[in-house]
Amino acid sequence: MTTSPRQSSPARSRPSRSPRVRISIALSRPWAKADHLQRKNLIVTAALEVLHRHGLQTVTIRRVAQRLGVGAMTLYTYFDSQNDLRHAMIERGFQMLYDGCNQASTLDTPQPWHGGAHAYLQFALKNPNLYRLMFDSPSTFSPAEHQLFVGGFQGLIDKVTARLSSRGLTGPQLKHQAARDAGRFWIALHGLASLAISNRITVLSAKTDDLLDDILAHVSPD
Amino acid sequence: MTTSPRQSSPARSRPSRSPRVRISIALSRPWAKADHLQRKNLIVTAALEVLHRHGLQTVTIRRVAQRLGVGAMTLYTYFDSQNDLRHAMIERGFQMLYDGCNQASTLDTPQPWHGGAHAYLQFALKNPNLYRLMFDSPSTFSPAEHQLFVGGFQGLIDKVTARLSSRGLTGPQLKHQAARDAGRFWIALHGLASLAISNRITVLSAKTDDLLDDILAHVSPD
DNA sequence: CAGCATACCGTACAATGTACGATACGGCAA
DNA sequence: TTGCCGTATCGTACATTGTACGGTATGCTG
Repeated sequence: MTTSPRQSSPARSRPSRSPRVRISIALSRPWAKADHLQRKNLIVTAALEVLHRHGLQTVTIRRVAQRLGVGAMTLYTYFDSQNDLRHAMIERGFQMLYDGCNQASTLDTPQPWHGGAHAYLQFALKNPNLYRLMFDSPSTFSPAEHQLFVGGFQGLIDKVTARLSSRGLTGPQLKHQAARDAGRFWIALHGLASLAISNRITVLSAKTDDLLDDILAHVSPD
Repeated sequence: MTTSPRQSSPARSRPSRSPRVRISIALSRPWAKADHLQRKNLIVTAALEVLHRHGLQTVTIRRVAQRLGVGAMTLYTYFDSQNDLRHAMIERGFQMLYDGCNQASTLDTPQPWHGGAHAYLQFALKNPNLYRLMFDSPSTFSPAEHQLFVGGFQGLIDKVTARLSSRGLTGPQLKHQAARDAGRFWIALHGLASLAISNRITVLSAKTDDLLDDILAHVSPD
């Protein structure tokens, strides 16, 4: 498994390739030491860096490969297509989003939704290209993405359920209202994040933070 | 020079004109009878058809031109670039969206926001690719788009203002609350539309219509 | 008729995704 | 050892894209 990048001569008749060291930004890269799965992750990381810095349309196979110091076709050893790589990027994005939200919403404060909502919005604002890729992609979910999405939403539902349960609701009514409250909350958060990313908020002559407070006041499950 | 065996001369005298009748979908050819502005609109219409039927990445210069029965480079007589054409498509989209909403929002019902909200959602659901192009484009607004966006939102603010005014609010407080209520309403509608388009709603184990009712109950400016 | 503006578009080029197949190497069977 | 196979790498080639360049056609104005 663990092999160093090979030297291969061109298919036709070129005798050899000159340099051992490839010209790339990846100077001290762990590529050579990584196994198959780790290399997949390295590719995703490199792709996310390009996405973050230069936008989706610049995330090309050749560019990501160059960043890793490998040939373009090497990526096809790990992903079937560019679309496959994009799905992997989306999965990573959901993991990042949920990690941030869960980490921020562990507290029992008088306003328990503030932390998670703030973390959600911050993720979107700090990773606008990734957030767009995650939520505005016309392609359907892969099974893994579906699992991640449902799982993350279920976490929110559980929190809402616990909250409503402590207020006396039980049975199917509890379940129904928890799902609805959680859905409405997420929808509003996503709407705010989506518009904020695309700079549509300033058009509304309002500040994003004020709107978040407003949403929390009107839409949060409490 | 005229008959160089090399194939590399970029500019060469052209032998003849292509046949008069072009093979295209444009049979009744409104193109020939149109003036400059009308042709611009024909191009936008053709591009929107391709967008609607086959998605954004298939809206290529060559494809739109073929649909119109003209050469690819002809489009550059009317638009500076593909991006320029996209902006024109976005402008048309906003006009369509606002037309639909204004037409549907007859104000004097017990629930005055239902009509407009429903029309908004229907536009997004019926034109998902266009809606995505309008709201998820990473590019900044052109002045014309900005004008359209602000104008449409101002219409909503005016309606909310009238409503709040009839309840006794006045002065800067009225202005402030109207803007905030309208902003929150739009954000929630956009969040619902955006998630519904990308099929994320079924994941929430809820129906889009139910969620719209829920949003109207919690977020509408009333 | 000459000159110019406008419209049309064939050709070429650089960048893209990716199919194909050559090259290299590690491990296993004989 | 020798031979073979599976995995990894990647050079090449091709179709498709946006669009720059510059040519041709047509109408208007003098």
